[in-house]
Amino acid sequence: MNPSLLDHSMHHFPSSTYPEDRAEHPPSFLHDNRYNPSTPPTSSHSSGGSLISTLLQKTIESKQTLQESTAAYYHPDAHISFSALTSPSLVDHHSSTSSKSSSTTMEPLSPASQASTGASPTRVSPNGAGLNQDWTLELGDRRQAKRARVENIIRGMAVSPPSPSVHCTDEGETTPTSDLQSETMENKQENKRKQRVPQHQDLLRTGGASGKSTDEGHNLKKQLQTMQRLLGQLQARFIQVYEYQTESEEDVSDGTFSTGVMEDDHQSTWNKGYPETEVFMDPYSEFNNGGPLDRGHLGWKNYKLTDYIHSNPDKEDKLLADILKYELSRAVNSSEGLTTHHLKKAKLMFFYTRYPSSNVLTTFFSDVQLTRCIMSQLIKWFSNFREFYYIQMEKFARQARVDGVNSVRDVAVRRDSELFRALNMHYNKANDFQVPDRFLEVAEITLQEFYISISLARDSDPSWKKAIYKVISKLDSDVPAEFKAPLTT
DNA sequence: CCTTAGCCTG
DNA sequence: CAGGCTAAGG
Repeated sequence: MNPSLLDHSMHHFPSSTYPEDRAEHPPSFLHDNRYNPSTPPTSSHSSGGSLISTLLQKTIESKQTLQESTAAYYHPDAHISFSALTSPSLVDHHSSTSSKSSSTTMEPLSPASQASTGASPTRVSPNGAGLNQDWTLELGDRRQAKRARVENIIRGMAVSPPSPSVHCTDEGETTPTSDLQSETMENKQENKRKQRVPQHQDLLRTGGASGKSTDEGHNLKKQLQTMQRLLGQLQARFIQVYEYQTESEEDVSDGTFSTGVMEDDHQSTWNKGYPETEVFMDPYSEFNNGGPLDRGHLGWKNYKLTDYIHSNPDKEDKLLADILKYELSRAVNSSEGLTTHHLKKAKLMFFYTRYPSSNVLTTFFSDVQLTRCIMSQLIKWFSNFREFYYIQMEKFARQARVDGVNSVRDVAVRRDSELFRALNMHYNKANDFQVPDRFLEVAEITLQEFYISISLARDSDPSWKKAIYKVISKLDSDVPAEFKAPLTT
């Protein structure tokens, strides 16, 4: 080892073996040592389940209806496979998790928040029940046949998942119904960390029938909710189609009704493959906001849809399949999980904290359902952030030595440093965030620590980084309160 | 027993 | 970045 180097380093940087010493005689650039928030026990989040009973209730109704009309086509227990096959993995999930290019400019973290997207949306129309009755009675054989075909579509989708990238089909935080009939047993105290972190994908294997663990129960319930929504969509569609059929002199005069316009990517997806002039309304919005789906709510857009179906009967199945795909996709992509915006936010938070405690994550990501799965994902994110961070540090530290830097005093990190450029590119790609000076300081300390350790040949020890980690973990800052503002997009 | 950090891999 | 896996800690 290099004695002179050792001298230098020992002068300014106490051995990492005694990281606490750093506080005693801190380098000039070490302003303060924030206390290190010790990791608290994982907080188990639980949200009310008032919605569940409604969901289950309606699901049961829907199923009954379904069974009645499909009895001639399927076994009585067809509904089991119906739900069992509906693994979330069949969802046409955003294949854009990796498409970082799409996500670009980040709003400079507007402190002012408009509407929180956090609250789990209650998508069920309270009028759903009444909705079921009429059309069920009115449906003729053809309707039954079509419904049967739809089931086939669903089956097909289940068998060949369009894009099985659903990761966190997390627990519903509510009723672990092992049976549909056992409805609302308000035991929200289930969250006794009994469930393993869902690695999922094994929903198909569980058969969906005999879920033993509460975990499976939750997953099933989640599926149930999704399917319930899908049923609602299908019902809405059928009403449109068949009512138009039955009463040919539909009053399409009420063309003013138009729910939310579908957004960007959804729009294109939705219209893909169909006449350009066709503008389909979001069935989701319609179902939820439109109250009872009476004729008055069937605007001209729907008329065009039914018209299209009639003129292209052979494509109806495809259309319905697309509807289902769209619904599943949007259901999964809805505010239920972490979004790319959350990721950006997390990265920016990394400029302040490399080792965020659980409650920091809880408070700064309060707009998402902090299930264990989500929490694990967040933790994993920061773990990945750290990994990249330290890899860069080691790389540049070694490079510094190669470059002939022979004193730790010459090891610095400034905004024009290559190292900073790399880090900024990673955590602040849009470069629209002012990286705090403190991060520069921490980065410099980290780089120096690596430089010292490598210079002292400590890297021969397999766990030589541990000491560095310990030092750096004490340098976390408080995350500005602005980050608490829920994401608005 | 469950969670998490870290490492490695794709 | 997510998954899988291991070791470590409550």
